[in-house]
Amino acid sequence: MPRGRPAGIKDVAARAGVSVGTVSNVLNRPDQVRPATRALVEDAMTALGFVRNESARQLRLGSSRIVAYVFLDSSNPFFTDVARGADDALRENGLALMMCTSDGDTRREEAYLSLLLEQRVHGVLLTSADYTSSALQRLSDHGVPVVLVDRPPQEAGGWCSVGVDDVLGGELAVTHLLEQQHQRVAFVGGPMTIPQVTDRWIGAQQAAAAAGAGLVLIETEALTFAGGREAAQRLTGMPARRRPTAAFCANDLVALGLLQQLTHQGVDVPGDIAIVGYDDIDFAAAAAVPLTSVRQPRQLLGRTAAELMHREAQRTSSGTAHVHEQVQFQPELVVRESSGVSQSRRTGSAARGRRGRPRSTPPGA
Amino acid sequence: MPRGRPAGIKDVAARAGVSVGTVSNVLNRPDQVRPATRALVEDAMTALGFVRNESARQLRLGSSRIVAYVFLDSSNPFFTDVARGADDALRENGLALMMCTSDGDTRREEAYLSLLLEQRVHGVLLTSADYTSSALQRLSDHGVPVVLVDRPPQEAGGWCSVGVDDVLGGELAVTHLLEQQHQRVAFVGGPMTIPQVTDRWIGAQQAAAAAGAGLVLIETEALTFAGGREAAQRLTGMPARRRPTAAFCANDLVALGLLQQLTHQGVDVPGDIAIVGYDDIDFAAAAAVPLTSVRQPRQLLGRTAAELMHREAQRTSSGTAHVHEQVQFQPELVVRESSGVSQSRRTGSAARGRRGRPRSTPPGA
DNA sequence: CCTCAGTTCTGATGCGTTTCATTTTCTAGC
DNA sequence: GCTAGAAAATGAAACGCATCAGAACTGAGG
Repeated sequence: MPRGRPAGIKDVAARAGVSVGTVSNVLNRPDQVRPATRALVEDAMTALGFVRNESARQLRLGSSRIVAYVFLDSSNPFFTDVARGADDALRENGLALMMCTSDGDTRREEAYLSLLLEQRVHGVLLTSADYTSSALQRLSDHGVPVVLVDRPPQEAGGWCSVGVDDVLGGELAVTHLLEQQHQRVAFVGGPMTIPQVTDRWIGAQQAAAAAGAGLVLIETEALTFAGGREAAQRLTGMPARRRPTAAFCANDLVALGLLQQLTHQGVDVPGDIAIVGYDDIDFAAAAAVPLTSVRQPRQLLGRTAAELMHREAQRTSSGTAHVHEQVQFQPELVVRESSGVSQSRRTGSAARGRRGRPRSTPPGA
Repeated sequence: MPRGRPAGIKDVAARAGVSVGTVSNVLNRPDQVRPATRALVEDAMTALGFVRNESARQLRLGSSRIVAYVFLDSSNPFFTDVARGADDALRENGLALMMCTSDGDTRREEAYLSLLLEQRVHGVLLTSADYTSSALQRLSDHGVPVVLVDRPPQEAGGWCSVGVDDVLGGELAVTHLLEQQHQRVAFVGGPMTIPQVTDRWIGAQQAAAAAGAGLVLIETEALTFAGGREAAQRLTGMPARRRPTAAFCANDLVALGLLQQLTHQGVDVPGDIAIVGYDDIDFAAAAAVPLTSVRQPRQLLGRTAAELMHREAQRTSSGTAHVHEQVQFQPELVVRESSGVSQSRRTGSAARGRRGRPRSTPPGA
């Protein structure tokens, strides 16, 4: 139990009868100090309840051992799954992950990024709605490695990124619905300022165009439960003969909200309206009607992001030039009841797209 | 764009032609510096791309502006809701929240607590499975304010805590089921080492005993989806006449898993088995069969925890003795279809328990 | 007993900031 | 123009640690 002022390295040194340098060595290079001395120092440390002061260490070293994952929505399990993957990978490198949620609020996100910069964080993983933020640019300028998560490569200008081919994901979903003989399909999601949403929308359009089918856009205010519920109101409000018989949702949360509200209003899923979601979060399989969904390799996404970040950090510290890397994974369609496939419970993977097969695209290639 | 070594306060001072003290004042007490000078300094700061170094600041000041919330399971929306409440409250006090997930792994949790101590974090909010950890004790010893979240007061020895009366919650749930004429009720949850689980179990037992009804314990390995599914297997494996007709789950995640698997096996909910969950997470209302659940004031829990922490931090820094405070909220039963109440969709609150009504219990009272 | 090549320790220096007792500058009243 | 008093600016001293050139040991070979 420490008395008075918390014990520092100096106090430990005094008590163990060695110099501060030796104590520091015990802490950071234990093999370079004679076992007897080491024991002495360690005894002193426990006796004094010594705890290394990271602020001081960081000040001296210039950077911390903390990596932050800043993401959009803490109520979406997708992100927490990504975080878990990242955490596992970071742990292997002696780093720790802290999660920061902007909850869709751009100002909150900027505040976090500024804070993290002031903290001289080891690196930042970021899923944002707005990648043009000045705070983001400042991070890079100050040499903090940033990896964009769940970002399509084309727009990931000066950063490393990991992502999933969302255009393909959109195609898979809508193609699947069209194969079930649906003529009028709705795309439910928004706001369109979110790049993921637009990509999925583009994919959906491509699939619809290829089949000469109609595609209606039902834009939601956010990729949430509430957004899905509200979309349901609009769907059921449409005249019966123009009403879509299938909906592809930009997100499982939206899909679940939609599903709930439709069911609540007596609309049968998949009988009256078929639904496909996106992300394949755990809740998707457990929904009222198990949800067909486009699966992303969530944990792998996080793990890969962490690895890219780590690599960049090492390059930076060793002075070697760093070439930003973009990794893209392929999505996979998981078919369940909500899309109305008649043959009993079939869970198949899509024709295209192989799970976990990264396609690395160095810039300029 | 900063050149060479990142600019420090000293560089800014030089460029603005003032002393470092003045720059520091611009940063921390802008009103004490003449507007003209301030502008000069601010121009220099932007020109140099100056970013305050928090490590140095912390070193000098002794503590950071970051509060950590360490919790058990990032896939459980309950915790992220608590986090949001805490975040809101902290933001009002100029503090920032970082989330750390132990994912049920005690060693991971200890690692986080140690890290946070080394970081000299401003405070820690903690939901753990094991409050006897030495790392936890060390935090207190070093004067880091700790608030136990979702902890019943009786066991919260030397710490502030916020919690919900889980015994009452258990009673509410089982009483409700017994009122629906169920004779054999199962309690599904575990492991029993988690205090929340045991409390809910105790409440369930009390309610059952009072009504002279039977109560079966079906212990799960974790409070997860998977745990619930596995419990379903065991339930359906029981001989029909001994099989419970109702299940009270320690957790909505377990309840949803149970519900999914039962439905999957053709067991009707609530017809064959009625279900009540705990937490009332958003997904509960959206389940296949909307879930009756015991609601906790999630965000309020987080907000209150943050406030207790903040109060303790202020006491500590002003040297005033701090009296640990325990706040307990009352749970509320939200009735939906899964518990088989016949009269159409009724969402009522329990007879006992008032939402958001804290009962403060100073120690020794 | 001496040398030489390890091996182990030492301790002064600086990281970027805040603080605060002083010094300098400004303001107002005469 | 002078002065007292207030306001603004100064700069040296910590904060606790890692570093690293070199001092002090160690032991083997002579």
